[in-house]
Amino acid sequence: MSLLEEYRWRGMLQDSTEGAEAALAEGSVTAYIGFDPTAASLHVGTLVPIMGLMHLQRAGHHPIVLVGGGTGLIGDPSGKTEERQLLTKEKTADNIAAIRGQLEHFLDFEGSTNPARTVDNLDWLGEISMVDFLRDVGKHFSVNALLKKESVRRRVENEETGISYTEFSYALLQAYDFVQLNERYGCTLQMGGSDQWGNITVGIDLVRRMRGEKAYGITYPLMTGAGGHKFGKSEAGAVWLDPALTSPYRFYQFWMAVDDQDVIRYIRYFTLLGPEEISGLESTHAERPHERTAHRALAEDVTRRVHGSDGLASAQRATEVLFGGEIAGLRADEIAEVFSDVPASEMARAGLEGDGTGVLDLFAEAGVCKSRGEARRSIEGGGLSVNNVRVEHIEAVVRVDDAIEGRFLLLRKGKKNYHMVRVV
RNA sequence: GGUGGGGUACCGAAGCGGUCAAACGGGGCAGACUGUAAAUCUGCUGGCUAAGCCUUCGUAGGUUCGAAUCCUACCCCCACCA
Repeated sequence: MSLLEEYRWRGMLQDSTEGAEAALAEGSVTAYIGFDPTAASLHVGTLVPIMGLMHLQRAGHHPIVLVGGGTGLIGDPSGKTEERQLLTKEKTADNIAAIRGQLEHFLDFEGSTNPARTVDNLDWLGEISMVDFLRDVGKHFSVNALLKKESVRRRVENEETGISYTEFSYALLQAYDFVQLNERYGCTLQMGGSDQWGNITVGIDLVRRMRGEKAYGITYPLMTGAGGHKFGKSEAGAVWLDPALTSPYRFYQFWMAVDDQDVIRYIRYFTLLGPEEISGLESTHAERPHERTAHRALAEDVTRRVHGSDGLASAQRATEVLFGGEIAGLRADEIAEVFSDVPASEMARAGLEGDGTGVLDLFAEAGVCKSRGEARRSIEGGGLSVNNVRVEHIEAVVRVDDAIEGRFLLLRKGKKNYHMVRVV
């Protein structure tokens, strides 16, 4: 299966420029995708392009990850309705280092034949002088054409927010990146989300004009869930790859809780499983959906890649216990181990002695409920439990001897929101 | 610049002197059902020392026993005209 056939089969191909397929079939191609260093971690929303690069590398091509240290300082107007907050240079540099580390789980940076590489466009954007840029790059652009670009036009037409000269220039910088990558590494292919199509074609154009070379572009569809809702957001916000921001347990749970309708599609996007395995999962899932075979396969595969076997194992242990229901027979050290991934807080032992602590305060202080009022309402609706035993009364009190071996209290809201309180 | 309309809780949108912590819809959270799914049904959705109190209806003042509702000024939006 060729790379494009693979993309197509996986549903990852939105669009490609003419000749891209032939060029990829002919030999090894160097391709790049740009990532925004706006946060210190990638999140599951950026997983599609990352998987795209992974397939590319596996097909024998050279992936380049361009981290936009320079453009990140500017801000892409695409898909935004408002002017972007600019980041400091220091912040951007930190983010780039963190992102690079995460990408190592997906791409091989060491391999001898076609190693991946990371580049920062600040290397050339930081150097070039204004006059040079305007002479060498700016000359090739027609403002008339730029104004017709969807991303620019929407902002220009909006009298309220408008668009700054800085953001207006974004497309030029991205196009110039492509030229630089072509010159330095022979890069001839740019990939990205479908919202990048405009920027990509501008880049291809500039490569042709400045370098006299033919370049190509490929875009991926933007991710959405079955209901059209945003992908990659859980109740707690974005799902990050950084275990400090989203624990392996939560990460695993995110994939386990995916809608039935989406699960097979996601397996195609986010795992390397082949057609046979996937069609096997598809029929199992269709026949016996309650066994959740497909969900498990998806969650395991992605969690292992991002958090390693250890991260996966602890997420699975926690899941087994949490969804198995019974915790009564477990020892405190087993619980500590299993729940190491679950959000936790500490509480002074003194608070549980004597008259103990009211459940309302307990849940509110642990942050499980936003306020005592919310805790009260949840209890009235039967939504809270301590150590997997439902709290029946708002006046219920928790004492030291309720803690498991005097060390832990396991709070739960709803079916799957767990929280560990360590008694110290 | 002119004329008219408007700013209400997370969002949309009612209310137009007391019965308004504010209808209704969406979203969110929880419960039931199930399979940690979807759909459906039910409850909750400002805070608290909770049958009471406190803070909220663009901002600041004023009238009134009493204002989201009336008056004044200011700020910001929208539509049409120029």
